[in-house]
Amino acid sequence: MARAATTSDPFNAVAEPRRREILEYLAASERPVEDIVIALKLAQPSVSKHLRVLRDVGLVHVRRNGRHKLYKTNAQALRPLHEWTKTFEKLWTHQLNRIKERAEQKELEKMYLKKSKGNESKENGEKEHDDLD
Amino acid sequence: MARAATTSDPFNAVAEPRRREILEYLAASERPVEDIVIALKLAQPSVSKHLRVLRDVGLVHVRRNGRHKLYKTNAQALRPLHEWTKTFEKLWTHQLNRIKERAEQKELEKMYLKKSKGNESKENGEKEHDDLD
DNA sequence: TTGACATATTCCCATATGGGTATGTATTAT
DNA sequence: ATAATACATACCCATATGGGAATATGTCAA
Repeated sequence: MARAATTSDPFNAVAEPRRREILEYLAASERPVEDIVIALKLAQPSVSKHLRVLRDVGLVHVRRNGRHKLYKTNAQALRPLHEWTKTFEKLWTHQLNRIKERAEQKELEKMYLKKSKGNESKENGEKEHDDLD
Repeated sequence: MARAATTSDPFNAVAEPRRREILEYLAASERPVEDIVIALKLAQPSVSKHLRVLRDVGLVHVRRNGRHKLYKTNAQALRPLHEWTKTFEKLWTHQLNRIKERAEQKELEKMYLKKSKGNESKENGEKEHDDLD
């Protein structure tokens, strides 16, 4: 297969850096395609294609104004993303706390043990972590 | 070109549904690859490849334990994503307010005007919006 | 109607995947 | 050392893009 269609969900839609830029640009106020082309220095067809994707997932709204089409980001469509990441919020504060604790513990070790040479690299009865293969 | 390498940033990494599931699964506690394979019903090579991507962007940490490798999600790497979506938070509350206001206004119209037949579909001196082509 | 202007689509092409299968590598058990 | 276990990679293949160029579509002006 390959990756799921970009059109299907906001996660895929914002995976593209340019599309994130477009969303940021259109967050302030509605703008015609032309403005995006100029502001982000992209080719017009490119912008149109990105806008198409963003529209399909509801991340932008369009309104016709004469020959122009005014786009603006529909922030609400980003809420699922925000909520999802929020799920991990407490997790990362926990992890930060553990790091803090570990740092404090090391601090204590330094202060009280003053010198322990054979550290044996065992911190929890477990072996090393991260970056191994 | 095509899309930027998935390996480059967390936005791309979480664009994959399976990878999000893996992150969710590994949020609670560290688990060996095998468990992920079983829990998410994916082929082992598939899981390894997804984990590889997640590792490259720092979304998971690994630790070797005997023949197993214990993975766990590193929530901190999700903060950029959370922060980015947060940028739009006020925007969507604004939009919600506007919707609310509009609803209230309609409510008023219903109550006071009681009956206006030729609504002319003009709400703001502007034309229609959304879903046009 | 014809022409200019603003966007959207279509084509073609190079590249990044993701899945499946087979194979390589590390680590423990016998 | 050899086999088994647990992962990681390499390969091959089908598909989803994204960019660039050319073309189609829609709207307003003369």
